[in-house]
Amino acid sequence: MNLFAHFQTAARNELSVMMATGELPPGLDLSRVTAEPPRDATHGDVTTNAAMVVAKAAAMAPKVLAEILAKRLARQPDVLSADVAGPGFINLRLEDTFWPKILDAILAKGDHYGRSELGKGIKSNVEYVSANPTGPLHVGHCRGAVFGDALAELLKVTGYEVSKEYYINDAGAQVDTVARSAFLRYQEALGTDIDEIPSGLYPGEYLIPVGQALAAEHGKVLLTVTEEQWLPIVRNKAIAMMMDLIKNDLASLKIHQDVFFSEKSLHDSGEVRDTVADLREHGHVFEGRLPPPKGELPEGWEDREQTLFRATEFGDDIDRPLLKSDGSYTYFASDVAYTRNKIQRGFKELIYVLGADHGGYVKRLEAVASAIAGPRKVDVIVRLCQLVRLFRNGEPVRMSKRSGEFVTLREVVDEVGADVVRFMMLYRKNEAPLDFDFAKVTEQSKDNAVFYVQYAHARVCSVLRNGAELGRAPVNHDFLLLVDEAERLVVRRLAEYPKMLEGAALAHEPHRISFYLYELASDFHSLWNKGKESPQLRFIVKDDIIITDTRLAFLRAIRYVLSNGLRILGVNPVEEM
RNA sequence: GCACCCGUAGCUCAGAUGGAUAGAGCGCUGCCCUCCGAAGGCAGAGGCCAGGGGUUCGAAUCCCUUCGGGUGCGCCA
Repeated sequence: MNLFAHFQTAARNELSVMMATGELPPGLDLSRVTAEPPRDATHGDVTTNAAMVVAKAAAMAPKVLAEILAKRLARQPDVLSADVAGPGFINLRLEDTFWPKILDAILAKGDHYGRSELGKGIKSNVEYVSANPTGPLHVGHCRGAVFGDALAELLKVTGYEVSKEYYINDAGAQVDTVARSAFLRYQEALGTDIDEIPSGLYPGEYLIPVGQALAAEHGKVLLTVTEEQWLPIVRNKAIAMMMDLIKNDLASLKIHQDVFFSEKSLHDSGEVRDTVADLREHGHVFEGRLPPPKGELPEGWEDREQTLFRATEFGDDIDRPLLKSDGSYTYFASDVAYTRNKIQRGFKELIYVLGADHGGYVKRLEAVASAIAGPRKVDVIVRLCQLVRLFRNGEPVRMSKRSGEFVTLREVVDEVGADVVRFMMLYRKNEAPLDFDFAKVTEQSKDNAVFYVQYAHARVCSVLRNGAELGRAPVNHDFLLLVDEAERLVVRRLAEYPKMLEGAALAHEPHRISFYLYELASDFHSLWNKGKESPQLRFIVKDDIIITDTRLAFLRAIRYVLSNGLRILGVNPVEEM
């Protein structure tokens, strides 16, 4: 039960009735009417802006309308009182008998508490990571990987039908370079002294096993054929092994995507060709010249006519080339084909999780989707993740990509654990830069948000264990006994959970879950410590069976919310620290 | 030159799609364990929401503009 959704509907219904009876003019826009938790708990339990947002169109003073509406809302079930405050807020105070219903609902729904049908089964495609298959993932990939994964999970629990996808760039020049690099490792495996890896090729040792595998499979045969002949063989092997490497890296972060989509397959199937033909048919393609970029001219710029997608017609800054000067398709062309493929598979929402350095892509992705989708409506949602700055005891960790000395994703996960990495990557808004300090994230103190939330969960579990040892079980309970303000604060927080999830899903901001969990943990720790001063507030109260059982049931509800939230983030809730 | 992102307490950051007196953590000051896990909690100090205009009942939030920081800008992927 989402009480805010409930009272939002109630307020809208009352306004509709008033329109029907002529108390209000007909046809008022009620879409901006909301019901929310009040900023200040002393204001009540639920607050609505209903009177303020329709007052103008109704030609009434907000406070006057608020008074009338408040009287009507006060008659709603579970409402104790409805007061007008400030410029026209209506603050609802709920009956004491209402809160037990929330807790009962949480216990009844358990692992499913918070789920909703918000997405109405809309098919949503979430593409993330999509790193080139040229080597293992490094820390830079971490954030987008975790963000995309958590976002996908969030959308799932809020009623979207989600496909998690990875686009493999296995068609361009880069994978040929990987193949040539692997070929050297192949020669090396056969005993040739390869000396240093020439610049321009990948020096990484992760290609050594590829060379060995090729040697084992093909012996010396590949040495006797032309590059034209060995390249595809070596390339296929290298890509397959790099993808295995990458999938293992992702698995270490508990990421398992549904679809790994090959760019090459789009060429092989003719979809790239067909896509360009489609665009041409709809008049979105033309032969023309691009103006040179302002500022510094790129190396080797030559003004020439080329085949362009009319992206500017769809809001992009510049038209985009589909063919290279040698007549082959650009990366962009296969990207368009992939978009078309997604739309043909029925996705209504295309979500892209990209690094912040890809900010320039947003407009073209939107342009492509609207050109391909035509009258069908497809939403393009791009989320950019800012970079992660690594620190070790406050000192920045230096990385140089040129020398191949980058910190891999695997190293980070192995050192601090997947749960810590996942939580920390989500403890910032995606477009804000993030500092990741190896020392801090493993610290066992409240400075460390992961720990703080986990600690709350562990404490809950601890009391539940103690209760069980005493032979108590949260079966017979009377939630009306939970009257202390600290308890009510926690209950209210639990009640906010479904609304928070919906808001996070609509805004595509999984970090809201982390912050919510931190707040819930804080409310809980606070309640816990209150039990130190007032023994009657402890969860287990000797000689009072009913209050003990009630609080154990309460703890169970808290535990569900903590663990449900953590699970969406992909963090395992721990029972003991 | 153009486009996008960011600018909130000394520091690191939230701010639920425009709501009431802008919130946390760190740091600082002072408190709380015979007792369910003190690996915690309570209280205090700390703000021109970068600056300036605008929109309206109401702006950190939306629009314009200036300043400051980041990213990107044909035939690479």
